[in-house]
Amino acid sequence: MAQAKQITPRAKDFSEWYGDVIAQAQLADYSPVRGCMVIRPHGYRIWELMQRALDDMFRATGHRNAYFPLFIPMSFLAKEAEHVEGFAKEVALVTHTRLRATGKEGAGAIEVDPSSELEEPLVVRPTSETIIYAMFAKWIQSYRDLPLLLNQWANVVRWELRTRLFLRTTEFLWQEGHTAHVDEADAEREARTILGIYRRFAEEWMAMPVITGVKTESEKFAGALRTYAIEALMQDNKALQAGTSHNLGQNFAKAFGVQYQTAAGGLEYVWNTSWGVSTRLIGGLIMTHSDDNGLVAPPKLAPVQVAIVPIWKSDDERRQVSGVGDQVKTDLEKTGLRVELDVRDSLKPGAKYFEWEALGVPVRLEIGPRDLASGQAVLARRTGGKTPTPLQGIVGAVTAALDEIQAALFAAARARSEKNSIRGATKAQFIEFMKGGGGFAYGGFCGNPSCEAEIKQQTNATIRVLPDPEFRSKEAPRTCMWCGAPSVTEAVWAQAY
RNA sequence: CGGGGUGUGGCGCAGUCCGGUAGCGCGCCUGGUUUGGGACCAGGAGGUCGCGGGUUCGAAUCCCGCCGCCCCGACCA
Repeated sequence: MAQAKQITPRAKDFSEWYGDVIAQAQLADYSPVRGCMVIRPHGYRIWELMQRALDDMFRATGHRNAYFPLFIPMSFLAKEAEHVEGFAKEVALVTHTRLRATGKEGAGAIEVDPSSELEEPLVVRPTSETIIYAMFAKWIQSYRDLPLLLNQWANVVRWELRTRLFLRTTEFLWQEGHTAHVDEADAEREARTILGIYRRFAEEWMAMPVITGVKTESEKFAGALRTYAIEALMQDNKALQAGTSHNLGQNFAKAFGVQYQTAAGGLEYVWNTSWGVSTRLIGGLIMTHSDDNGLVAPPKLAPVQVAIVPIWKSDDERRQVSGVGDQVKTDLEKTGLRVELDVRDSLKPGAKYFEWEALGVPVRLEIGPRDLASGQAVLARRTGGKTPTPLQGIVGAVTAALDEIQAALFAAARARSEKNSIRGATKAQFIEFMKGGGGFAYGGFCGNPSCEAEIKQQTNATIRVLPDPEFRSKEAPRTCMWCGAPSVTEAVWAQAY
């Protein structure tokens, strides 16, 4: 009885568990390049499904896709003061364009050709505000050109010291939206619209509950007027910033001279927004739902939604169960479901169950001779439970099960998130809470950055957001949870990824 | 960038103290028997022991130097 590869239980070591789930589900692997990851087909499929859903939502709100270069002149980055400061420490630079042979053997066979040094180094984009607004300056002349609503799907590079698969890697994939508007109100509306899209995507597709709100000055995007974010609580009670939407004000417009002529003939700077979500979402998905048996994928984003495992002894039985399995697969696929039929002869059914479970498949259908005799299949849910299900109407039963699983995952995640949130705690309770595993702590905040810094220093907790009205406590806090001064706003603290 | 750990077939490890020319489990390949929750038997393939020096008749093992990776802390989607 050989025991297959194990997944470290969450309770033992969350971080190892996270890595094991990714390995077992074949989502990603470490690459030969430090800090970079290879996204494997099963993981990339999740990203593709995410892309499709988000892209549809962007399109439905009037955005169009474009593509801007990977390389940005170094001088561009310097044009917006806060922006440089934010990214200077983690940019990769291209300084040369040629290698040459040395005539030596092995690793020393080639070297940088010093004569190929660029006059101005190119930055590998850590984000694209600068190059995009440089182009906006060319394209925008009149108020009739506004709003300009663009999005791009791209890779970006940020030279991180410490990396974790999906959550923080040197190179990652994302979408970045960039828009230009006639006035602040329109830009604000846009930033808010996108935040709503991110929230809806997190909840309806990822089954991941989030709280929305605005970032404090110290946590906002480098160069933004305001940063909005969706924040989710992971199973280890650490918060994950899962998406951000920035009202950039006129900071970049002024830096890059993005001006337009008003109807009255005046000249004004545009108001910009930028917003993004990345492959980090996959990390969030993993840490929201998965268990000690591997990945749990919400049905809407599961690369494989249904795995059919036929069971047989004789060749005769094999033909029969495989035939029925194939028919069921075809029927399910007709409704647009993603289905795999597992007819491998080298594994016993039990081994296949474990494998599909590790891959996060929400529904498994087991079809054996005894099932066929009674005209049924066994429907097993990734979230637990097996139900004999008549083959007549199996498509309806499967779709219903998938819908239920999607809803149940969201409900369970929301319940967990709420259970690990506290409101109205005293300073002492807050410190205790953050020491003992943490979670979301709602409380009054005086607005003083030094108070914020002190809290971070002592508890490692940061203000994730100043929550939007619907997430705020029924009664507004009167005093700062930390210093006791009058509260100017409610805040949500957590230790964060 | 600081602290800790680790490098030996694809993966996980033993062997290192006490030098003698590499082994175990899983995985992989072939054949057979199996198949309702991780099958079994038999045969087989696969390793410059992280890299570079040195000591020695002989180095995975001892000495010197270097490198990679992972984990934990400050910055970040």
